[in-house]
Amino acid sequence: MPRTPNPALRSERSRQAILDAARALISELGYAKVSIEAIAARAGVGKQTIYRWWPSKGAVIFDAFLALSDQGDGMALPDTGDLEADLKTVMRATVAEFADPAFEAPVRAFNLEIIADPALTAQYREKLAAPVDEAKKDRLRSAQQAGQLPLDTDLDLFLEFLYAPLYQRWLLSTGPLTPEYADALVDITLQAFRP
Amino acid sequence: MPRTPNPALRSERSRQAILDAARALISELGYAKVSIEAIAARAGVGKQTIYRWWPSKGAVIFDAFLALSDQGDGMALPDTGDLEADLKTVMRATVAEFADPAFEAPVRAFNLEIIADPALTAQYREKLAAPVDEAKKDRLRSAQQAGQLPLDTDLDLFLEFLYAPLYQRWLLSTGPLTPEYADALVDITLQAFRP
Amino acid sequence: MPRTPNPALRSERSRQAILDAARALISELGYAKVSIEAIAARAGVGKQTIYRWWPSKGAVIFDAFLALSDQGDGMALPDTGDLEADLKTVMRATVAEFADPAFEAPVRAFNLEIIADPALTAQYREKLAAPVDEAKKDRLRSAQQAGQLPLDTDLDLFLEFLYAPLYQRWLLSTGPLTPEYADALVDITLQAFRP
Amino acid sequence: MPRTPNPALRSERSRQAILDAARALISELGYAKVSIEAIAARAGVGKQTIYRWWPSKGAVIFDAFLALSDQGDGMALPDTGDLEADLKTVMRATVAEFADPAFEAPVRAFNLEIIADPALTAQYREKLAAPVDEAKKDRLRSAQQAGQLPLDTDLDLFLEFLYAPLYQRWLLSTGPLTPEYADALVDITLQAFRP
DNA sequence: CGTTAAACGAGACGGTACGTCTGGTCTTTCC
DNA sequence: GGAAAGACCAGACGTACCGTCTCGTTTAACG
Repeated sequence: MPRTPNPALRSERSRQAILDAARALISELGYAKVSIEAIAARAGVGKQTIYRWWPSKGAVIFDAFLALSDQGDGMALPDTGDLEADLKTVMRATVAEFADPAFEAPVRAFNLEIIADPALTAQYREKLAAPVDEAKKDRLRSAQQAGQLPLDTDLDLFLEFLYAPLYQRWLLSTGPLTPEYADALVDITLQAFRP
Repeated sequence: MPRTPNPALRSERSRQAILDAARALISELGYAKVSIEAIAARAGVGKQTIYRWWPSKGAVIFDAFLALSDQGDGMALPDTGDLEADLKTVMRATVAEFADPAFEAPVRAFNLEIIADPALTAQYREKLAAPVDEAKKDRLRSAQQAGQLPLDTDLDLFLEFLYAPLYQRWLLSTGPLTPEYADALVDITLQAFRP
Repeated sequence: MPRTPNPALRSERSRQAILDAARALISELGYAKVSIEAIAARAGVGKQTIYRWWPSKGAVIFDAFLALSDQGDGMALPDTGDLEADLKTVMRATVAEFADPAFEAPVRAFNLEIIADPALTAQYREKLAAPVDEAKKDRLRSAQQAGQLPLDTDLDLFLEFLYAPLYQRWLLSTGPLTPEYADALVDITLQAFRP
Repeated sequence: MPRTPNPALRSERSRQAILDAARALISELGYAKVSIEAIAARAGVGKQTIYRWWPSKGAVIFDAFLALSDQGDGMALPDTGDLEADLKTVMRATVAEFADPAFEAPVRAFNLEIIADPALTAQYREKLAAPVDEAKKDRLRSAQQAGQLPLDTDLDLFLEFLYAPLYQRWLLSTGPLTPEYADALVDITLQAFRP
């Protein structure tokens, strides 16, 4: 009988050590070369402690990054009243983040995980993407109220056009990630959804 | 000394058998479960024959798909004189292709390969994406001549807006892939680049 | 770090299965054709379990035979008071054993192992040959007490003369292994060490 | 069809190069580490040229040593009229040869080959051992004529007793190989076959 | 506060696949 | 057509991890 473990007795110290070790190893070695064996050794933890609480390597890595992002709960976008300016501020920051080499290895690992495993894809949408997207849509709704965006705009589609080109360019290295590019994304998207 | 092999003596029969086996196994098992060992066995080939000519499993899989796409050299887009109609034709076909479940496993494997390995990313851009993009840009230039697209349009950016939302939606399963979606992509992109 | 395994956690079941499989394969295939891979498969054991506890194929085979011989601890020679008769009894038995075809393959394998690897040669002398020789010398000392062998006889040399011709004849197939040959070895050796 | 090669067209230059390379590699690496691959490379010869003319690695090594020994045809033993003295001369030389470290690796390789392969055992007896033994027996027959050895002595058995202890001691490193040992072998053997 | 149940660290286990190496065969190119 | 060169199929090598399974040893809730 594969007894289900009792979460109340779970060791927080071990959980933290495992997630820390996972993050450290991803940064050092890249995704493909990280093994559960190595995570356990680095965390000073038995392998079974990992298998007890996570179903796969992907899930561990996913949680390691999820935990990182959790800290920022109040993720509301700036709202100065000027949609274009606010979006450019956000997109310039986002582009800069993607252009950071230190960001590269771990976030690429995270994305590979999500793309490869449908279960994680769903978890990603629900736990990470959805709240963030909701915050973005709040800002867009505010703009709709202010008459800066048509009321019938499909906000999901709007966000897809705003972010997908950047995501694809980063994933496939098909072009430079510059502030000008960030501005262009905003300009073109706003033009696309103009009445 | 790790002697470099002599391509003149390479066995074409073995090369084909390996690429065929790789394609078959990817379709049957998915990318993660395919091993070089299995490819060699299926192809009736010694493992060394694979290691002699390819540096990694990713490279084999990449070549297997590259060879498939090579067949279509004359990949010009339709040109009826009506850009919007032609783009909708093409995008509806593309969307349908991505929505095909049989397309899913192998193409996802191929994309993971490309995203995970920078060397393959570069190879992908040069050998696969570039020619295809050039064909698309030819159609767009024709539209510029016809006055259906501004002459100063950044064609790479245009294609990014046209395709990236679809690519992201497919990769992360963030929405349905329907003919209406294909039409919307064309409509919005054309609107985005209107003068 | 090449961690040293903890013998306390060693699986006796696996150890036995490996030694049994080694013996069986040697008998069936002969030494040269036995691989660690085959031993592991036959024993239903992971290869690493062999590599964890033995440094080489030779060491496994050596242990397999060592374990066989261990069972006879009380290996005292017969002592009827008549040295010649007792030696002929023993040598006839030994010659018969060497003449047995079932004995051939495994024991030849074992001897090749010992002859080829100085480390195993030493282990053989200490763990197998020495105790057996000591038992033989006990019988000879008893004969010395009984006045059937000079007190200053070099017992090691005596045993060398008694056994080496048989060993060489078996190794190189230079003559028949018959009871008469056994008797002749005893007669000639006793004559050689007569005062 | 496995066409049999025509010996008349055989390249003597290649044959010599192969045997030389085999000898050199045995001396340098020991028997176990020598591969046909290495012999071919060292000899500047295609592997097929070896496989065309020899059935196995053992056969090549055997031939390599056979060719060495062939040169000494007139291998008569000294005959001063004093059997004991002549035998001690010969045995001291033989013991010294076996004690020579440079002799060790190649001759051990040669012996392993012979012991492991029955076909080579037979070839060894016929082509190498038999002529040498015949020369030794000629000396013993001369001693029989001179009344130094009984006329009914089994000469093969005599040689077995004289040489087997030395051979076994060398193979299994069970004792020192000294001139005193050589003398003892002669003394004891002569005593053994005294009337 | 002692008992007890479960999580823990450690690590051996049966396995799979790795990437390398060698054996013996087959093919190509040259002489 | 023999021989050098070397690619080929085959499969063993020894290593790295997989996910499972004991081991004792904490650790924390319960009695």
